Order: sequence, then C-alpha cells, then structure tokens
Amino acid sequence: MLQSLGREFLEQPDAFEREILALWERENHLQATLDARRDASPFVFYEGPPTANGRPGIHHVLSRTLKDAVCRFWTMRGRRVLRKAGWDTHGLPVELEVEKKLGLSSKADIERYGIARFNAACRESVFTYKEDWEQLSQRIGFLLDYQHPYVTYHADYIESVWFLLSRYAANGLLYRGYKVLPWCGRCGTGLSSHEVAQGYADIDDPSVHVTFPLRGVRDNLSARPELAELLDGAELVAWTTTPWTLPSNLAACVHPAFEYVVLSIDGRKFVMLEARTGDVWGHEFFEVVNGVTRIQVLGSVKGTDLVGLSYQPLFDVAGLREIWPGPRRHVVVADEFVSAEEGTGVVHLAPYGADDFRIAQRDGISVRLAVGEDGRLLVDVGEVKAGTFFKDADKALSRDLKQRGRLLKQSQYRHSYPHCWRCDTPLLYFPAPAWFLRTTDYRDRMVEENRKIYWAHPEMGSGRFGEWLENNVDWALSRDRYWGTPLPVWVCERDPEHWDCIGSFTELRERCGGLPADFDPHRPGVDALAMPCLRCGGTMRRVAQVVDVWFDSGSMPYAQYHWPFEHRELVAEQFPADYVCEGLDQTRGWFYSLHSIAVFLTSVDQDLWRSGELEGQPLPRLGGNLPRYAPDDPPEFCGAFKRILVNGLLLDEKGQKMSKRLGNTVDPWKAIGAHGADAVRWSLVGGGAPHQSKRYSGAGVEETRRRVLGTLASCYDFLALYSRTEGWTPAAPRPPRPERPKLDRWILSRTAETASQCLTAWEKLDPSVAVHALERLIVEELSNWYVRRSRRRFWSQEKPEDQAAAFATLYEVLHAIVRMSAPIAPFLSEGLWRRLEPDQGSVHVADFPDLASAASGVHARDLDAALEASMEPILTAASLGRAVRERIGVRVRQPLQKLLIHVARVGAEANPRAFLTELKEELNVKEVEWVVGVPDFFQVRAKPNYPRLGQRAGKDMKALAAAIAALDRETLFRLQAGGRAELRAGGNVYALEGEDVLVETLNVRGLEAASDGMVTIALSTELTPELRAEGLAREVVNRIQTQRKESGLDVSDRIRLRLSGSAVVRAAVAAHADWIGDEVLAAAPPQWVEAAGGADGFREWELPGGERLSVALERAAASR
RNA sequence: GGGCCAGUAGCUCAGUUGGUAAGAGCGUCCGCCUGAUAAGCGGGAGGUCUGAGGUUCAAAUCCUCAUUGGCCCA
Repeated sequence: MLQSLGREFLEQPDAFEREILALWERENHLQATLDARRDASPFVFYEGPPTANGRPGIHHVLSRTLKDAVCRFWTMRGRRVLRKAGWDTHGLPVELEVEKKLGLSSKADIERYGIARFNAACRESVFTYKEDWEQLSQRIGFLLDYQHPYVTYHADYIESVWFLLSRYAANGLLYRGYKVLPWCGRCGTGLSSHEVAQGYADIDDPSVHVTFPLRGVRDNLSARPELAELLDGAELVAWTTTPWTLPSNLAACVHPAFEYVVLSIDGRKFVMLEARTGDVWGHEFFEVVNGVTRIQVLGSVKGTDLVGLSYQPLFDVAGLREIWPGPRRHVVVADEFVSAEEGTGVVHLAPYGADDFRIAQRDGISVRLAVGEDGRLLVDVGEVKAGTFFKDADKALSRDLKQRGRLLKQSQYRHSYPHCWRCDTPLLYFPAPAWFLRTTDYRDRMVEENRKIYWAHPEMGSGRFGEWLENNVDWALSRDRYWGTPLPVWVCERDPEHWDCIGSFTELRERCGGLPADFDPHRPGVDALAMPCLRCGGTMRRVAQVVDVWFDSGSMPYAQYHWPFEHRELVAEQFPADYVCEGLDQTRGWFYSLHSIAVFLTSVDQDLWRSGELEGQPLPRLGGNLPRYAPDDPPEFCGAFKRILVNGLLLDEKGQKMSKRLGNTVDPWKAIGAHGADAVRWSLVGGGAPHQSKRYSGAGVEETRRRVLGTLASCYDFLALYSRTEGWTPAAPRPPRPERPKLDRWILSRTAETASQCLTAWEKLDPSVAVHALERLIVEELSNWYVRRSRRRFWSQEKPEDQAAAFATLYEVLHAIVRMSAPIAPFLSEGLWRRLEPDQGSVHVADFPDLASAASGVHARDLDAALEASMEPILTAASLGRAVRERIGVRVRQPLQKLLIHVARVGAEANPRAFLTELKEELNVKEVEWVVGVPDFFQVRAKPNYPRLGQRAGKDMKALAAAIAALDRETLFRLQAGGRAELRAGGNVYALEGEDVLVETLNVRGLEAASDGMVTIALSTELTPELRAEGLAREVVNRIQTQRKESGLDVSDRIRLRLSGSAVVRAAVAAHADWIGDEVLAAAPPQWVEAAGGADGFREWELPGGERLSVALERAAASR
C-alpha cells in the first residue's frame, strides 16, 4: 500500500518542500550522495564563485538550477560529484560598497582612513550577504558544500595564486608595461569602466585638422622616383578632438590598405582620404572657375607607400618624460584600426590611447608624455606653461599651431564626455604602469584547446569565445587598488630591472628573514615586507598593486585545494572540470581566466613539469581525457573545463533587463514561497533554450506547478488511493511486461523512449529538451491517456490479471518518471520516491533510467515502435470523434452505433487495429470499422509523399505531383493494397508504390465526418431506441454517482438504491438494471418506486429530453 | 564601431539532416467529464513564420541585405 501524498504538495508547496529539506538535513544529504558513490569515478564540477556583496536575484536561481540539475543527473548516473562552494571576495565592487558605507570618496580618503582598517571593513562586508546566498541556494535545492567553501581571500588561496603567478614569471610571461585607462587627474587614479559609465556629461570640445609635413622624402623613396616626386613637400592631414595630446605626438598612423590622394591647394600639397576632403575645405575650393578648381588632385598613394616616412613634429619641445623606450619618433606607421568614417584617414598617435600605445610598442616608437598623471603639462609648450590643466591647454595650443600655419581648420562640437563620478573633473586616458601576462605567447594553444571543449551551444564556443581568443591581447593583471590578492612582485630600489615574483609564503619568509606569526598576505602588512636584492644587494620592496580578481577566480581549480602545497592527488583527480555553467556575461571573465591559466599551466609551463616534482614531492600531472562525442574527438585536453553550458539572461515579463534601478527585479524568496522551488526550477529550465534570454513570469511558474507537477502528483495519488482500497502493494506479483495489455505496453514503451531521450539530452547538456519530453510523457501520455483509459481497471476485480497489470504498470512508470524528474524537481521527486520506495533512501542516489542498464527499471525491450506508431492515429481519431460529437450536439454519454476510421498512411510495422477497443470506449460507440483502401463514399485526394519522391524526381517533381493528383480511384486503391503503378512526368517514367502516394480524405458522404491530415473518422448519427435507453441509463448512473459523492460516501461503499421517475427512464433502468447496479456499487438491484416526489430522502434530477429521475440512496450494511 | 544571439498565434515557447497540411501551453469563446473532484478533459477562433532579395522541383529551416531587441567588447 502506498502512502498518500495528500493535498499539501498542491496547496502549500513551500511547506512541503521545507519538510523535504528537513529530511535532507537529518540525513546529511550531501554526504549521503558522496557516500553512495564513494568508489565511483568522479564527475568534476567547478562552482563559479559568486561575489557575495549583493543579494542573489531570481536570475541566479536559473544558473544555480542548471548547475544543480546537471550535477544531480550525473550523481544518478553513478558518478561521484564533489560540490565545493566558493566565494569571490576581492575586488572593486567590494571596495566601492565599503567606500560608500564609510563615507570615503577617493583613494586619498582610503589612505587617510588607513588601508588596514579599510581592508578589514572589506573582509567583513564580503559576508554581509553570504548567509542570504547560502540560504537561498539551500532553499532551491542547490546541493553545494557550504561547510568547506573556497574563499579567495584566504591565505591558502592567495598562496596558490602567488604560485601560479610565479610560474608565469619563471616562464618569462610576466612583464611590466603600461595600460591606458580612464584617469582622473585630480584624484590621480584610474577608473573602472563601471565608474566611467556613471559620469558622462555633454561638453564642447575643439575639433582640429593639423598637418604633418613629410621630410626626407627624396632620400627615403629614392627607389621610387615618381612617388618621391609626388610626395615631396607634401603634408599629412590629421584630425583630433584633443589638441592637448599634440605635444606628445608619437607618430602618424595610416591604414595599410586605404588609397590616399595627394592634393594641391594654393601652392601646398596635402595627403588624406579623398572622401573626407569636404570636412576640411568648403565648397568654394571645389568650384570650377575658368576651367580649374582651387583644389587639385595630383595623384594617389596607398597607405603602405607612406609607412616609414618621417615628418616634422608639430611642436619643438624638450624634456618630455619617456615612459617606453624606442628608436623612432615622428614617423608614419600603419594599422587597421584606422577608420575611414571620420577624420582624414591619418591618425595622430599619442600616449593617451590604447591603440596608440599598442602600435608604439609594436613599431619601436619612443613614448613620451607631455601631460602627467595629475592631468597637467609637464613642460612649457610654446606660450603654454608647465602646470596647465590639460583641458585648459587646448585653445592656446590651437592658436599657436594656427599662427605657424599648421592648423587647417578648427571648429567646436558638442558631445558626451566622461567625468570623474567623484569630483566631476573631465577624465583623460592615461598610460598607467601595469603588469601584464604575456598570454599572446600561447594564444594559438588556447584556440586549439578551445576547439576540443564541448559547448552546449556551439556558436558560443566558436563565435563569442573563439573570436575573443583569436584576438587575445596580453592580460593586464595589476590593479592600483587595496582589497585584492597582492601582486607578489618585489622590485629593487637601486635598479627597477631587478625584480622577483615570489611563489610561496615559505619563499617569502626565507627572503625576508621571517614572517609575523599571524601572517596575512593582504595589504598593508605585506607592503611593509622588504627583502635584499639577490643581484645587487639593494633593498627590494613590493609593488603597490593587487591582482585582477579574474585571476583569483580563474585560479580556483588549484587554489580551492591549496595546490600545489597540499592535496596534489585530489587536484590531479579534480582537474579538469567535466562541467561548468555560468551566465553569458562570464564569457570573457571566468571562462577566459579558467581557460587561460589552465592552458598555460598544463601546456606552456614545461619548466615545472619536466622536473616531475616540487620541493622534493612528486607533482601529479594535470590534464584530462575528453568525453568522446565523435570518433575523431581528440583524447588529450589541456583546458580547465571539458563541457560548458552557458545560460542567457533572465528578463522581466516585459522583456526588460531586471535591475535595481528599474525596480523590476523579482524577489526569489517570494517566487519560491508562492510556487515552490520545484515549479520555479522546472519552469526556468523548460522555458526555452538555455543560452537564450528568457522572460520570467510568475503566472508561467504557477502554470507549470499546476499543469506538470500537479498532474504528476495527481497520478501518484490516484495510484496510492487504489492501492489502499484494493490492497495492492509493490510486492504483489506483477505480470511479466510482455504479457500485459497493449495499452500498458504502450505507456511502458513511451516511458522507455522518453527515458532514452532524457538521458541523451542531459548528456548533451540540453536540459530543455529533457524537460519537454518529460512533460509530454507526464501530462499527455500518462495522465490524459493512460490513466484516463485505465481508471476502471484499477477497481474492477473481474479480471485480476488485468488489475495487477494496471497497478504494476502505473507503479513502474511513475517509478521511472520520478527518477527522470529528480534533477529538475528534486523536492517532489524525493517526496514521491520515498513513498514508492520507502526503503531505498534518496531518489538522488537512485539510478537514472537507462535502457542499457537492466537494474534501472526500463529496458530496451520495452520499446515497441509498432505499438507507438499504432497509437498515433488513435489519439487523432479520438480528438476528431469528440469534435464531431460536439458539432452534432451528441454528448459522449450517449452511445452511437458505429465509427468508421480511415488512416491514409501508417508506419509499415504499425498495427493500426491494436487500440480499437480504447477508441471505442473513449468515443462511446458500439462498433468500430477500420476502412481499408479507398471506398466509394470517401472523397479523396492523392498527393505525393514528397520526402520519398522529391529526391528521385528532382525537377520533375511538379509534373509528378500533378500526375499523382489526377490518379483515379482504382489506381489509388491498387497502390494502397500494395500494388504498383507507373506514371509519366517530365519525360520520365516513375514506378510508384503505395508509400509514394498519400491519400487525404476530403469528405465522407452520408456520415458526420472529420479529418485531420492522414486520419479520417465518421460517426453514424442514428439513435435507435436501444441506444437512447442506454444513453439514458448512463445519465442515471451519472446522477447516482454525483449523489453518492455528495453524500460523502467512500468510493468503495456499497449502497441501497431506490429510483423513481418518468416512464421512459423506468424502461431504461429496467433494461440496464444490472449494469447500473454494478456501476454504482448497489448491494441489490435498484428498487423502483412510483411517484416518490421530493419526500423520503429522494432527490430530483432532470435528464436530457426533459425526462425526470428521483434518487434515494444510503449506505448498505457492509462494504464489499 | 566589432562580435555573438534572437525575432513563429494576444502572451510564453517548440519546430529534428530543406519535403510542401506550421505545433504546444496560457489567455479568450464554447462544451464535456466526474470511482483523481474547489481537480481534470476537449473543441472553436486566432499565424503574410520581422521585411526584401536569392539558392532549390521544394524554404520557418540554407545564403545575402535590411530592421528590431538583447548581450559582450571597443
């Protein structure tokens, strides 16, 4: 006997799920799943650490559900899944939050406040929301080990990060350079893009065209005299909106592929893009006067022709600060970043642009600054004095240029310009000293390894991520901040070229001659540590920077276990990940940092692996084998993750991004409280392909709860109810499946088929496909067809074998469905499983149904394609029959004599007559006639089976289709009966068989008919007196049953029954007395009473056709 | 400016390697069932598959362009 689920699940999902949570708590669920898989092969999952400085939202529920569901699936597949939680604790968002809390507004403020106190506040702040995250994760059933999380600020974690950085240094891939970033001259600090976005304001800026006169053209181009002649004395025209950068001019940049024109105007020669000349010179220059224009095209040159020429600088200033050495300056270089859309096609390069800096480094150009980090001029430039703020220098510099004829045109334009969000000062871009990882060194390797990763959405891997890797630039590693992993680089005060990257605390201790007992690697403590320079004996001090937090999180495969200092074997086992899953926005964040560090470590860092040991201990090699999805998949893999699922954004009901600002966020606690976590999980996973952004709708969640979960619960409760009244238990003998009725074999086949689909879908990381297949099985096939058509079998004891088959089948199907549902709806599945299998522990350590494993309850031999194909037309016919009945106004309770069914095409192996009994009962007809061939009363139309014929006929297809449409009945009939026919079309002759031609029924003469594609049915509508009487008898039963129910009788109570009513009713009752008695569980045949009226316990009913019925019933002495 | 994703019924989404009746749920209108019952089921209406070209015997599906929205990067 099975324990009822009761109403609690449907009415109070929150309370129901909390009981399951309490159960898990008691049983130590996470540990139980690990214990159950103690010796199993691992399935490695990496948890991307959330930043615990904001409350989790409903969108976090989506990715956490996908993480959890896949892990639960693999646990059920028999794998051991460690699920270590993690926290991303460093970084700017944390600092900003704390700055706000403490009322600080600049780096100077922070330093006044004290870095020690500030960082202490950051550490505290990180866990403000930790509890919220933990509780929500637990509440949604995200199974994660929060007892032993990795935390990026822990000293062990930082030491691992240091180790990794030291490996980069050991391989020569850590270097010092400059990074151009948005900068506030007043605050003297760089800003993050997030900060920049907060401070845009409209201002007027100058827009100037200036010239760079070429020099030494004849010497440089002596090999090409014509070109030399053309360019001799020419001036390049460049455009800029930042005249203050002109004194720092480094070079002029052209596009290598562009065509430039050489113009002659008023005795001067200029070089620029022809299309943009109108920006510089007004229409008067182009007017034809006396057959000539003022502006004349002398010829054209390609960008590459100009490269290498030098030109006369705009300003002659000395004493600029060189920050990057190089042999060249004031020459023409080429790069594809030059645009033809604006400017002149010649770009003035200065140190204050990222592209500019990149090109200067590439082409060996000396980078010298005229404006310093305070935003002020470092030297006098003409009349402009040193110390002038950069924005105030524009006008004077322009005036100077104009006087010297180097400025062709000047105008103002208004645009949106970034300002410091703290102090409103206009920002500049500034090259700040920074440390880089030379990731470009192994870019190709990253690209290659990425091709081996299984991306659930392949375009994500090849497109978004792949192209990002192709265009990889060196990783700007350092941040000029406070709360982060300190960059473990110590630089010699005597010679900055002497620097060391420290790779462990032990090394640090040795170099510094000791560490404090309670050593914490964070700033400012670590800043105070100095060490002697091993090369010159000078004092080395740590650089002030901290490390990009993405390096922290990308280090987690190693640092979460304090590798290589501890747990080497564990890391060797738990690397790489079989599976990671995060939101789309992580593509260039975590996905990249994981991949980049892993590829470096496992395939670049040969120094480490060659020795085979570290500090005298053997070093387990990292790396992994790939799951084979295709025979030619490469087996060896050097990345950090083998399979990846990327989920899209969660939008609100209107398709807007959820944000605090818009106030359209959905509180996950409210959603879960109202609908339950299972419903939220199911509806999020089922709501479309994971990588697409999707809209969240509370109504949709509620619908899922009712339609899917409610139906599943209801199917179980149906089983439980009758298992109690009929005394059935899972231990009862079960008829062998091949001997069960066809309907049972059908649902078992559908279950097996669905199990196979789900298994494949989960393995391919396609959860929405699994969910949809499961929904169909639960709602359409199990509940709406199998249970509906089988209900009677559960209480009818006429055929014990049949009843036993029904119980066994429903039980077994639910047994499989509950396990298939477990990854998505862990709570309801657990609740049902404990009732189906009270002694088997959690559903989450049960086996996922797998046709290849006999123990999993579904078998490949359950599959019966013929039976499934046979059912399809029956379901269509049932629907058509109901439509016809509704059209002619004859309710289903009224039996009809005959149903004709014609199916134009059934699968070759299908047995179309297999389910005629079900159809008969569903549509309440006395007989069903299966129509074969093309009888006279069917109006039919023939059409080609395109998929079969199209390939054969090709261009003749149209003609062939016409010929087929014109086929006569006899030929059609012959084809349907297995004969052949030859048709001429387009000059060729085609031999057709039955399968090549489809027959559609248009109408059926003389009967009420309906047709849907290949299936046609027709109902006889004539009502004989016998049929009427039977219909009436069914009405009587219906009223008695209703009355039974309303009297509060139990479904199995026997009753004593007295009836009264009109003569027609009496006749009908008399004719069907035994049947009525059986149906309503009467202890004795109904007793007919004349003229009962409303008295004596009688209740009056009205029947169709105005007939009257009165019913009195009471419980008979004994239940059966 | 570059890259990626998406546009199918009023709404949320399916739609397999192109195969010729475009599907489901919700909503709406109508009806049914009742030994799962304050649950359940069915039927009807509703779509120029964003637009324009192209490839093909055949396009929601493949290609190009445009357009709208989203995300990432500059």
